[in-house]
Amino acid sequence: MTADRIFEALASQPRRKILAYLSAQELTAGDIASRFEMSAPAISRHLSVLETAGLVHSERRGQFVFYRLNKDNLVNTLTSFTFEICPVASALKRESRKRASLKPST
Amino acid sequence: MTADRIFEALASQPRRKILAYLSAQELTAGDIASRFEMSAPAISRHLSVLETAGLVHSERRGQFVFYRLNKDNLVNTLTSFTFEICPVASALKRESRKRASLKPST
DNA sequence: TAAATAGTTAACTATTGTGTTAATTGATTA
DNA sequence: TAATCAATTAACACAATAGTTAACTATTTA
Repeated sequence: MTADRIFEALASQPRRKILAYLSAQELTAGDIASRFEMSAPAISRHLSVLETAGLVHSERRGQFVFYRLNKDNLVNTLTSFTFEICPVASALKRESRKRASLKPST
Repeated sequence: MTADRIFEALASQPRRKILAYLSAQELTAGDIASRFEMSAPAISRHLSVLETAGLVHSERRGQFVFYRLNKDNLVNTLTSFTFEICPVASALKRESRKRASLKPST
């Protein structure tokens, strides 16, 4: 199950902070590392945890490796978990779907 | 920071499963333990992690301890994190607020 | 091609998390 | 009040995290 890896990835403050940084713009591994007290290798491993979880994507451009956020994966996992846990929200969602099917694009 | 404890609590499959069980109804510690392969003490500790994070509430009634979900805390944390990470959603939220202030109850 | 820069991987250490069984606390009942 | 049932706490073992420094790979540039 991939939700497993995602929640695991989110269980670390530095990793959540990395995601927040990446929410604004793509950044190189070095850019990210410079925002923390930690060593570069430590950041590199955090990035690899995030990438394995499918939360970020990396791309090498010349000397640099750019990281960017994979919003869909994160948002989907968190909202679907929220709905699973919170039947009220789930009921609202069903209600919303029903309305949509009765009266398209409103 | 309490989001810390919440994400930490969510980083465990058994604990997420417990939350899912509790989303349907309140349960005693024993009810919950019986749904897992694990020993009762192990479940008891998972429950205490969830309670410390503010995700569940426990109440002793006679011989039993009943657990129930604290939905607000969970939903608030997850959605606010989602908005933090996903500026698009955040922009939508702002937009939505603006509309609401211009044209109440629509 | 040698040196420098960016980043990751390797090897290691310390700490934390998660499970076990045994002992303990609290409440009920024979 | 002794026995039983529900649940937690204690003590321990083992695996996994998360950090460190050192070594390595890839790319650029003098």
